[in-house]
Amino acid sequence: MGHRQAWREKKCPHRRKRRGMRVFLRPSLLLMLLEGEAHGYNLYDQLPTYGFNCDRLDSSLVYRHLRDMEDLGLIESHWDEDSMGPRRRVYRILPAGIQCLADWMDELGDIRDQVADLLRVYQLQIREVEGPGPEKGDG
Amino acid sequence: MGHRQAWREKKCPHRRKRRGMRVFLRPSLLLMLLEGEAHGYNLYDQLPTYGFNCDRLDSSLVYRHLRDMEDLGLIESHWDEDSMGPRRRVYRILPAGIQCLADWMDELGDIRDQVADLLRVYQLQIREVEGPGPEKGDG
DNA sequence: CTATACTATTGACAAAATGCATATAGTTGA
DNA sequence: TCAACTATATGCATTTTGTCAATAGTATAG
Repeated sequence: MGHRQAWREKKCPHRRKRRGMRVFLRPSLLLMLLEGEAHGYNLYDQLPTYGFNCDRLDSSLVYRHLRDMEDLGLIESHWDEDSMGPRRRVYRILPAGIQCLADWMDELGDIRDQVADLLRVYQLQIREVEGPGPEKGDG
Repeated sequence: MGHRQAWREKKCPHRRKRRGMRVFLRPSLLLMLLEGEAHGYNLYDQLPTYGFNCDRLDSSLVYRHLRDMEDLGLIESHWDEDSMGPRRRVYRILPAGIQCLADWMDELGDIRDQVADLLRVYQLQIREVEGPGPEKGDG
């Protein structure tokens, strides 16, 4: 339970709060809904299998994105009264959501290429900076 | 070439304003500085070669990120009085910045993998959703 | 019955990042 | 002088995210 602020202790001045992955949250949610209906908590639970670290991601974020996407007409929801425990809002992807997901995946392809370029340039540069020789301090 | 602009014209309600490329702005700037000293406007000019679309990116963002990174001790700057025109603030990467860049590149590797996974899952799923065969009127 | 924990969703407010406009200023050309 | 281009910086509104807390049903321990 106390895992929520563990990263605060680490002294990474340049990594203020660690943003980033959020860009992929909506595509991931939509992709999960493409596989089948699900409710928010369920989707939140599955996020780690999509590369997210839930230690850094409050579940309220997931619910918010779901409501927003519903407002945009990408997904729809209904209450599942049959299940036990608190009521679940079950989401289903809509045709507009499928189209939107396609667009996002297109962009994700560009992003992957851009990241690959960055990594490539970095690998080339870092060798020049750190010196051409294989001699480096003890590992 | 122009496959990713014209977003303003298209009515994409789900794409309100920005995209996530900002996540890569700091790593890109740091990487450019790894190649050598440069001033803000210069770096801003080079962004397209790093996959950024400057139509969507105000130069003030670049200056702001540079100042922030200087505050963090990742880079340092000095005024170049010798150059023509308005004064330039020339930036240079510092050891802390090189270390930080290494960390970010590490994360970028993870991001690349995550994006690749997303694209892979999508490709598998979309076939099921759109039908297994090219010939299928209804299901 | 009460306290606690877990599931599940929502809302409020603060903090951070960004968009957009604008201020300042030197240089060049008309 | 005016306009255009280079160059940097700031202010304000908007958008997005972080963090907390509220609400609620079920199950379990005491």
